[in-house]
Amino acid sequence: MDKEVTNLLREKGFKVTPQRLAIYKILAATKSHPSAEMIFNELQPSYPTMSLATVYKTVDILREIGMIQVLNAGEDSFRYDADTSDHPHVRCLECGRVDDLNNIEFSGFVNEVASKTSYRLTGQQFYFYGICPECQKSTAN
Amino acid sequence: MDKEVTNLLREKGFKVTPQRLAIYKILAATKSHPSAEMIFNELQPSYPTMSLATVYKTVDILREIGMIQVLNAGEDSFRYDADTSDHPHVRCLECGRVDDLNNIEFSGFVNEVASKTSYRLTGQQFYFYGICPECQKSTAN
DNA sequence: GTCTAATTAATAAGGATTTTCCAATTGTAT
DNA sequence: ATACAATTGGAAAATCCTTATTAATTAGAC
Repeated sequence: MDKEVTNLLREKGFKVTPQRLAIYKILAATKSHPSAEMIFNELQPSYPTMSLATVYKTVDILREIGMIQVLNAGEDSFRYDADTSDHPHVRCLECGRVDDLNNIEFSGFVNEVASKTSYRLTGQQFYFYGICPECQKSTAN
Repeated sequence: MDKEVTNLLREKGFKVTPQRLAIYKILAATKSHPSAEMIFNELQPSYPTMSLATVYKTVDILREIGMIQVLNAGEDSFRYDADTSDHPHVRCLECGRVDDLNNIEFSGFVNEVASKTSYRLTGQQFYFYGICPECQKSTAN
């Protein structure tokens, strides 16, 4: 799986650095859709000299070469997802976590939109909002 | 239609001011989902002394009383829509305009998500991205 | 018409993310 | 191994949307 980023980076003329691989690894290993700062914090132990600027520059490159997608679920910051497949997300309005919604069928919806709009569509983002199971418990008291 | 805002404002204990009515009128009369600054600019001719702060405070109140909904289509700023019905939006990646997608059936999609997630859902936002007809023409050269 | 609290206008301040800068370092082609 | 261009790191700075502040004005109740 590292192979793929390595090759893609080289192909596109980017250098393969430990920082870039580390950032991609984080994203590939999590389902939490971290923001730049979350990635930065998670790298602190193993890369104490990692710079936030490097995180930002790297996710931009990763997006450019198609290895990650960028989310904006109505927060102030962006989130990054190594799962580049089209899938809806749900954000907890209480704690802010963002989860995947898997195995949802929405091609009918997308096709209907495509057939009814005169836009040339290139993508879409589906965000659901609500309260996650954990916060339902703690709010229940 | 002004009647409705007027009454609602009074009911909720807000004063009815020309500024508030003017801002709502703009939103009710357009399908362009303007941001606070766009509203501000559009009001310049008729309300040269209108303050951006007033626009922000007013849209917040209008949202609170349920007369408008707030959109965030992955831009830096928020957009406001007097059409409070649930409907998808599409944003042009070229010129930035945001359009409605009307008469789209998505209740099946929503129901499927609701039945498969353990979140307690309270809402959703569907954003499509692409190139609008106008920009398709100008990019075609 | 008076009164009072809410609202406005204008500007300053805030807030937080993201970008820029540049010297030092590092990947990679030769 | 060498050389060069790309990249990193650290901090500062830009961005820019949004909120706070405050004196003056105004809506609405009586």
